Amino acid sequence: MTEKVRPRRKLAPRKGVAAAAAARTPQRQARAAARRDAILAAALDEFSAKGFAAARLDDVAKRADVAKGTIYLHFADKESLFQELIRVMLSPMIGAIAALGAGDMPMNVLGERFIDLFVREVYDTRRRDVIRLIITEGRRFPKLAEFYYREVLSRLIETVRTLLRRALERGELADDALVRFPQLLVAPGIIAIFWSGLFDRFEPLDVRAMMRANLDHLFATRRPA
Amino acid sequence: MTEKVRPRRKLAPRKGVAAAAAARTPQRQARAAARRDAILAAALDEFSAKGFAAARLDDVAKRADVAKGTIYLHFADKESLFQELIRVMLSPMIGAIAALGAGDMPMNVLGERFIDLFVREVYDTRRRDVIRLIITEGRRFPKLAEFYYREVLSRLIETVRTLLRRALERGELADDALVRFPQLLVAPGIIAIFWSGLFDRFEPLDVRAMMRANLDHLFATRRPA
DNA sequence: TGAATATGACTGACTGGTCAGTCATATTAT
DNA sequence: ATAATATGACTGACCAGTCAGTCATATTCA
Repeated sequence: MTEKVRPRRKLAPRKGVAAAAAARTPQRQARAAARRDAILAAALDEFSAKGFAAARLDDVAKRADVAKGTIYLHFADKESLFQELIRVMLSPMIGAIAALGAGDMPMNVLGERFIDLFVREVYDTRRRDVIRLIITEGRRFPKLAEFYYREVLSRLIETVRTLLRRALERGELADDALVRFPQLLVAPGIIAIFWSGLFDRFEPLDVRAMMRANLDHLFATRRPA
Repeated sequence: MTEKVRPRRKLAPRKGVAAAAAARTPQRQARAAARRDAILAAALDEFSAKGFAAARLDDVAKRADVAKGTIYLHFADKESLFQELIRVMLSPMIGAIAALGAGDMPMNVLGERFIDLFVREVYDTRRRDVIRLIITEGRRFPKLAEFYYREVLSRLIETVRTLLRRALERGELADDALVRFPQLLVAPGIIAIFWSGLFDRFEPLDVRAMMRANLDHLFATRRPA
């Protein structure tokens, strides 16, 4: 009987998510939305700095300049806040991914575009912290991992695969390695995200340069000696 | 309040001979060491499963079949236990890295060796969890990150760089990209470690195959089209 | 030899601080 | 006025860390 202790919660506090259902006034609506955003921004700061478990909602509230109770007007609990944060930060990317599949440029140009997109839209952005959070906390939030895989990763991978298959047929690729492992394209980017948080003080790393070096080799048209 | 008299230790009994040498009998010593190991093993399980902050020392004790107080006979506090765990798991690698620089085989062979070493000594091992822990918790334990960088990473990087420079001079490499970014060699391995914990249930990933595909391209001798 | 004594590894109930989540009260927009 | 919002003091579960006490083993001495 190594059972976990029963959680508290005597009644389902069905608020959180749908605080907008009632308020129709522009005034209130705007104010509420602003607060929600402030809370999300503060949450990102706190979760990024301390990790999910060690982050304190009192600190989130303080940072958002809001009372702790207010958080519970917008989010059901700490976990919902965390998951919502990830969702909100990533949803803009979902649409952007589709747009990526449209172009029809040669590989070397597309590669450059890809690096630029990654650095500008992720690495130099708060989304870098979001990616970090998904990877570091994802194991304990299977729902979150699934959401990320379904809504972002799988789509991104499928899009990239399509582009790569086209390139392969055009003879711009030496083999199907990248079609089988599109992960190789972003791998250096992900590594750089973690490196920057851990070892930059000892040995800084130039993401762009590393990603470019990687791409140059991945797109080489000759097999190894 | 019942006044319990403490009859312990009335007078120094001066045993003579080796009183100061302490009663570190082989018997007791062995037993204590076994306990320590059990605690470390349990700690690895718990920290891996829940992360540092959410892991409970009561659970570590239960899993190690030891009372909670016993943990504190071997480690100063939760953080020390964590850091010691990492140290103990990684120290065997410190020596192994030096041995790696000895060989003088051609790149393609060395590459295969590298993959094999990584998969056998890290990926298929509890060390995979240790690497994961360092990367996920490292930010909050700067001391740990520094230890890992100084004792493991920097040495590994330097060793690999030496081998790569040699290969470059031998004309086995197209450019100095790998010398500048040796991280590119392990990047797929690290990615696989995280992928396996997050997305394997949706789309499994063959580490060996991915690392090999990566190496094939990194060691290509011709520049891109 | 073995009874008496000493040792320190081990135990687990307990303490004190922490923090997620609640709710009675106060504030604000309509 | 009054419904919608916001507040922050409060509750109680939780857990790292403590320490008085136990017991198996080692040592001493008759």
